[in-house]
Amino acid sequence: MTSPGSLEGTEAEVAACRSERDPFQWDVREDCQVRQILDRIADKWSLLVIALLDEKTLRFGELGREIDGISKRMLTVTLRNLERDGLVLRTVYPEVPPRVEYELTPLGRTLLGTTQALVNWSEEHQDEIAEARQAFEAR
Amino acid sequence: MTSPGSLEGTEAEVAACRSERDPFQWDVREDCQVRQILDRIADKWSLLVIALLDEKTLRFGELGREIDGISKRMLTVTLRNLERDGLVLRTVYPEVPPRVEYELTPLGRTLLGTTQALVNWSEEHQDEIAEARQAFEAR
DNA sequence: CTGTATCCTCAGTGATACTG
DNA sequence: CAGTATCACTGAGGATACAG
Repeated sequence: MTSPGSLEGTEAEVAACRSERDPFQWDVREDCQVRQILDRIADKWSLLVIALLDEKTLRFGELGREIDGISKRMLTVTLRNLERDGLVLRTVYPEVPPRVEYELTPLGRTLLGTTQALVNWSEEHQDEIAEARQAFEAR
Repeated sequence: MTSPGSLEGTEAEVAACRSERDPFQWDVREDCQVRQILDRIADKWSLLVIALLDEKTLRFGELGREIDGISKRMLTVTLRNLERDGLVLRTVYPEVPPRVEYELTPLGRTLLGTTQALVNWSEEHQDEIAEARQAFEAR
């Protein structure tokens, strides 16, 4: 049985991600590793956490306060997933009261450019999207 | 009342996305337009549809067959959302049997570079992530 | 402060049947 | 073929209380 949150996949499955019919075309298979990684990164909170961890190391509570609407539970879950995937480093300082800091790993930092591009795109095109929506509703 | 799937927001809310304390820093507010756009794009199916619509116009059934695991219902919902946001163009040919083709709009095409970057990142780093996971489990 | 443990809700999703 | 309409379900996520 597959453990929860697993990213496993056989080599055959991974190889199936690039179509055999056309190596430049993309096969969107459910068991594809890329699909699974995408699903994890593109969830409700991960992108936001990664964006906030740009440059600045942040504590658990700081992240919670910066991300409007996230619960402690989901912050913990999200951070654990990112840590598990090697994107975020968690450092516990044995003090009292406890202090835990989160920062991007080198691997996590390679993702940063892409995520920021997504955020920037959203910012740049939000007006166009708002207009498209209005036009669609007025149909 | 806000219509379902709305992307509305007051100007004050939109302006709140960039922090006033530090214009280069990012305020992650729940009512922020960028958050809402991100939520929509980063759902389970949208990225896959956009990636498949790169270059090639596709019919409803073709999309359904290419995307492993998607139901007709979710394909419809996803395509309608993308159409509503002006990212995808839907063309109905008055034939029998009916033919409906989907393609990216110019706006949708501006998003393509970013989404492909995400997919490429996933492909490039899937081995590192797999290793990180193993290390984490072995803890 | 930084979580963990429980319980519970509901939105997203799938399955199925039906329609133009 | 390309949907729409219903219904049912699951699991992501929130609330709360508790713990180290």
